[in-house]
Amino acid sequence: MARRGTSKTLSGDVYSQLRDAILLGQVRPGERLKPTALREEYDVSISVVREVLTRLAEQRLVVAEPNQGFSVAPLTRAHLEELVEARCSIEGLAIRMSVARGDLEWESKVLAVHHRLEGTPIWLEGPEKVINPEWVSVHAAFHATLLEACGNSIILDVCASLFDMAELYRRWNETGTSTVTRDVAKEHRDLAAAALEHDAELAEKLLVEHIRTTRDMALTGIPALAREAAGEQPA
Amino acid sequence: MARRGTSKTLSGDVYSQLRDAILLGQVRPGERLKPTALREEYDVSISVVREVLTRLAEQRLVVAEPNQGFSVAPLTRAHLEELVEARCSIEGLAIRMSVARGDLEWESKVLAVHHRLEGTPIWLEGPEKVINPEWVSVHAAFHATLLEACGNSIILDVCASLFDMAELYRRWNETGTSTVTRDVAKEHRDLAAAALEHDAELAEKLLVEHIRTTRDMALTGIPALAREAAGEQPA
DNA sequence: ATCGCAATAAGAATCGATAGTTAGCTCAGG
DNA sequence: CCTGAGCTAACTATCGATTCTTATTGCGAT
Repeated sequence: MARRGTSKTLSGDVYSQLRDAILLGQVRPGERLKPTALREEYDVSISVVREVLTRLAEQRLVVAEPNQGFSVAPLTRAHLEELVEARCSIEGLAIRMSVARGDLEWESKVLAVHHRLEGTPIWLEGPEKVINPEWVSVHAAFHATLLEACGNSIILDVCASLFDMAELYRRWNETGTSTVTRDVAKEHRDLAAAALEHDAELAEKLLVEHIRTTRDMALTGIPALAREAAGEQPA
Repeated sequence: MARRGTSKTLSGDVYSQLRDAILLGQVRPGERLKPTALREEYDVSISVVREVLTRLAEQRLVVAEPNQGFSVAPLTRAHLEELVEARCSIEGLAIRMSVARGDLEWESKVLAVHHRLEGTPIWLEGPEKVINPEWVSVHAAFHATLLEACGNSIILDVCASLFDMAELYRRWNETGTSTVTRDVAKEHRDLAAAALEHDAELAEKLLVEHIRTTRDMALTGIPALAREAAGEQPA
């Protein structure tokens, strides 16, 4: 039997592992997630795998078709557009509240996590451009921290969930394919600065732009979406 | 074995049944949901029960404590406050979009579902004041329809989920205990009217007031919350 | 009497086996 | 050559048994 990790339950461990695998792009959007295969990979029983898949399906990271099993959520143009609109509205709301209410402790935290982000390379060493899992995690923490002082854990939950869904689109962006150029580090720097100066309006504006730029990258940088935009079949 | 209902899978059926049972207040907030008992009640195996509980936990209608099983989400003052704030912000956003964008078809639907709501009695016949499940469902449909034209299914999902969480607070309100008085039918009527006239600002204002009034009712009308407010232990 | 430990019982998590479903293939009939 | 009923293989959903965890109770030591 598989030994327990950091979580209290076996399924909790497998849950975080599979979730990370999906968010890190180790399995393709739309690809089927066969319980039997996962059972072997994680060395747990089928029931545990099903529980994990069920949880991920409830969060829409995975889709469940009755009697046809589970697959990683597919990437589509329409979904991306809705997701971006939702994030702009809701995360926009949250950052305004957060920047307005944030106290000294929050400021310190923003500063700290932004510094950490600046010091973490996006790509792993080596010839292949493979994303640094550490960067993914710090990047998520940076965005979460910006919103954190909004003081409403329900809103924060919603934002975290939307951010996760968007992670898939960030991940499957092929570098070099997109015609859009950007300076992500600068966007983050400006965002942090606006937050620290408690300029809620500016912070919201920068966050919205940041999210929209990511969308524009994805629309041209993800082959399936670029094709879809050109009127062809999605992959 | 339990026979299949409307859903494609057995667990899908049990899911809706248990969910309804919780939303209709057939099991008390905080009460434990023992797999063995539910297994017998629904005549399905323990695995199906666990899958259902896992899904409900993911939506926060149920809480899962590792190695201590599941229970219906408890009602607390702090949670209610956050929920109300979140609903005002997010549903407010959605209704503004919806009212601005709604077309003729949407108007007709609002009119129809509001008429249906007016014609459905809140309480079932009889001496006991027991809520009419039909009203609960039409009421949910009315609120969903108001937001529907916002055109963003992700935002609608979030709103539906928040509305469900709030259902618990509506349900456990004991009539007569609250000092707050209201005319719910009028609130709904005004809301529908503002929507039909495409007055987005007014519709948002009315919706926010509607949600806040519900909160005020709950704070005095739910014994556990009233006690909590008075500085005592929550039930 | 109170504390701490061990035994126990109740219940939760995990397992592998069985039943049920769907998609794909084969082959007879048109 | 096409169609579709029936078969088959692959996979999904459901089941009940087993293993593991936690809370409780009883008992002896302080």
